[in-house]
Amino acid sequence: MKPLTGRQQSILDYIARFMDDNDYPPTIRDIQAELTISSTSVVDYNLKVIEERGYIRRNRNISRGIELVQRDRSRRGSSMLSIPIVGQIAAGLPIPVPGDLESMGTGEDADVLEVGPELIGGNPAGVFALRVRGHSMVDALINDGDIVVLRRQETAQNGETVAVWLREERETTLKKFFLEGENVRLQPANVTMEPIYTRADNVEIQGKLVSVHRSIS
Amino acid sequence: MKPLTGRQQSILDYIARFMDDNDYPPTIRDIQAELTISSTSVVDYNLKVIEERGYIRRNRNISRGIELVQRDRSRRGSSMLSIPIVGQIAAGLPIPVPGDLESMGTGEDADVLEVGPELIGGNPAGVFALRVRGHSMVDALINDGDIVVLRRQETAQNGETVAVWLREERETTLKKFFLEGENVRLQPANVTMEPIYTRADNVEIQGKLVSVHRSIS
DNA sequence: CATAGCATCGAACGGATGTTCCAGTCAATG
DNA sequence: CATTGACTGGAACATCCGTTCGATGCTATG
Repeated sequence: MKPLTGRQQSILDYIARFMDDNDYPPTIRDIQAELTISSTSVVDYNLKVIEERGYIRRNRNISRGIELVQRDRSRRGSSMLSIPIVGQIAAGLPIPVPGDLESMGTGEDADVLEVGPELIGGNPAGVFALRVRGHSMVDALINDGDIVVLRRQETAQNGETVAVWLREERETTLKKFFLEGENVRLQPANVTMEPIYTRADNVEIQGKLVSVHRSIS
Repeated sequence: MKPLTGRQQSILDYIARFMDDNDYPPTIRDIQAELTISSTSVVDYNLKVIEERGYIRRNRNISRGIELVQRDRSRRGSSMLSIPIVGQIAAGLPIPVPGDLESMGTGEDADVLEVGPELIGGNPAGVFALRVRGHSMVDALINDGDIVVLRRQETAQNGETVAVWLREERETTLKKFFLEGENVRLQPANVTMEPIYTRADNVEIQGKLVSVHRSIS
């Protein structure tokens, strides 16, 4: 993107400020008044330049027809993910099955975790969050009160960290998954701790761990 | 909030749809054309009603001067925080001092962590993020590659988790802080591990731990 | 100096847009 | 039936606002 002159940068800055305040773009005369430019044609001229440089998009013959292309990306919820916190995860409890994520996901009053997409990395579909109860997952460096984000899936590649339900033990755990013949090795994230070995048909994969979030009260 | 008639609800819906598509509000005549209403005065009349009901705000004599009050809350990046990742934190390294957070904070290319405000809880001023290097903080349930969010402060209340620089040992650590007379007890978050005791003038508080984020590759 | 390109300026034009006034329609009510 | 209130129509009016045009500097460039 080509650089802008000082005046053009001022105009662009003002447009951004104006839209933050007012929810709608400024008119050419708004810009003219703010920057004490003597003529609307000067503003129009510079807006054309800014548009050619790619910073804004203009809708001809439409009042306030200025859109910031820059902002569409970083701005707003468009790049913001609201992940529903559908329940709790604890050692002795099976992972709750989120009914239909779509309908409850963006509900106003529902408990949601808002994060940027860089922490999810990939398609946000099928992703949900659970609040951790108890200290049973400290071996995975996960504390009581943490929020874990999982992607629902029933199989796993070797090395992926997954939430599994152990049928015999009747408990949930969060470990790295390795299929070794008939058996499964479940390795804690904390390298100083020992893995669990069990039969493959004893583990029921609930989802893949996507991210962990801890807010200090 | 009082209910709306069908036509008024249609108008409100269309305004919301229009603003999603265009980044600016519709004109009265846009609404008129979309809903095939025969007169602009009908739209104006209904907009006045909708405004009285509290669903929108209108700016008189301003083109496209319609704002959705509903959206201001849940809307977009307004409630989204971009926290700059200003460096790394490791056992043997002092915490980098962020120069001026404001100027570099929202830079386009700067590495930023985007999270919702519920994970920060409080004023986002003076908050910055660091990427964790090494496994020296597993006792605080923090792994290599995690991102920690800190609020810059040089003092701490007992019980707060803080990032401290130990002058003698020349290393950084992240522990719960307890001032006990002349000495300081630094307690790991992991309850199974032993605390560190040291003189108060050996600890240099760098900031208070606000949150921890881990993204599984 | 002549020329060209860039940025600015002032003014006017014309379409876009909010506002207002008056006349209706329709259902509910007495 | 008359009245009232909520709502819709049609048209005109007054700005608001984007666009265009001619003119003026200003800075290279040759």
